[in-house]
Amino acid sequence: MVHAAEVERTILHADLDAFYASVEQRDDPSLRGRPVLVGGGVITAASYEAKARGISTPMNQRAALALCPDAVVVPGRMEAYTEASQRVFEIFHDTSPEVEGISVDEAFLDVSGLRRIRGTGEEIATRLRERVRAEVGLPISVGVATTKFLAKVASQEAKPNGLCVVAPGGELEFLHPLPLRRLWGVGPKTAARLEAKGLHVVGDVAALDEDRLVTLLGRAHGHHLHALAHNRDPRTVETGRRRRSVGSQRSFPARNASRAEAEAIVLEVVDGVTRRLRKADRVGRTVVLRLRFGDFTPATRSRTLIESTQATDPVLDVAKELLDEVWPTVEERGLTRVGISVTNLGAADAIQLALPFGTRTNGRLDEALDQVAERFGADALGRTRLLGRGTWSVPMLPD
DNA sequence: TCTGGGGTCCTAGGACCC
DNA sequence: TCTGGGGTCCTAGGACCC
Repeated sequence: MVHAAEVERTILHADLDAFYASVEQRDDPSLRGRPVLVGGGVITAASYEAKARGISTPMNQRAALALCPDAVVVPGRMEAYTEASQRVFEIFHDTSPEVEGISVDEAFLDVSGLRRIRGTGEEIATRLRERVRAEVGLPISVGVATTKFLAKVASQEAKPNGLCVVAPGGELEFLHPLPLRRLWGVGPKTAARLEAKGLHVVGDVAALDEDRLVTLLGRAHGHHLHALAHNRDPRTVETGRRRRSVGSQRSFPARNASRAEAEAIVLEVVDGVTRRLRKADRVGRTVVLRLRFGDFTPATRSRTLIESTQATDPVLDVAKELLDEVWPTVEERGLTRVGISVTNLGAADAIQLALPFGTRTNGRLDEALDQVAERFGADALGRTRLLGRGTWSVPMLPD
């Protein structure tokens, strides 16, 4: 018997280069070869010509133009990017049945089972890049390796517009000389902590005792990085991933937004978010108010509803309550950003009823079930399942 | 680096249940 | 009435990713 872990996999990580800026250069030939900045006020994407001049994102437009005065600034065209993304993903799905989208411009493809009909990982990746170039007109980099993590590292190495294949057996030789930041999950904070201990490349982390790493970074993070540094990554390419939250936020140009401005934004984003929930046929149970104070420190306030919803009004009511509650703090500290997100998502075709937190089942289970019967009718009791403690789920009968 | 807007996952304490 | 271990859910914050 062969265990899954023993089967060698071939994973592709495909990543469009400077996606938004490349779409602009594709659609306007006068932009090709020139530094292009997408955005306004704040730059959200930059072409490779601009990145070579030291521009990163997000960056203030004024600062970016100071670095690169001959750059062309263009406003974003989301519809064009969405359309390009869809066409690229069609090619992904045409390449392998196992595609896991990470964002608009990035995906993992498992091509392990395709060797006999479509060739090696390298051959498949080469054809994929040619097709994206020919059919959508965009440059794309692809990494090929035996794990998701390493495929992603390889695609970063391949950029811009390249292919990087890590041969089985050569993984650690490839990985260990790379800087720490290439480890997926090492950002500025973690890198600073590790560098303070004299660690600079992935090999330094690999040489470290796992327990030391756990002490340094916490349980999950420590184990995770130790495994990645040894190229141990059992994660598979998951085709059926569902979004776990839907949200929207806005920043205020001025450092101190008024209550009226905050409420106007809350109204607008609640409308947009619930509209997206309805369109996706999903319901959510927890409303999170996201804020950033005047000193740019972020904060959240959240409340979990009794019943999941996708309707505007219940979400808006809770958002306003949360805004009320946090407002005294805002008056002290100022406000530079506000938004909401809805989490605890479920499918809209099941009714989920959560009993108020703290409801004791001891002696009150009957009461809880009475609530279910009252809301959904006596026949609903037969369809009631206990999910977590205090949460009953009543699937609707098909009509 | 005077800092967008969309997300993900983890941690930790309090409250509560069995 | 007291004690206790194992576990879930809620809330808030933090780090990270594109």
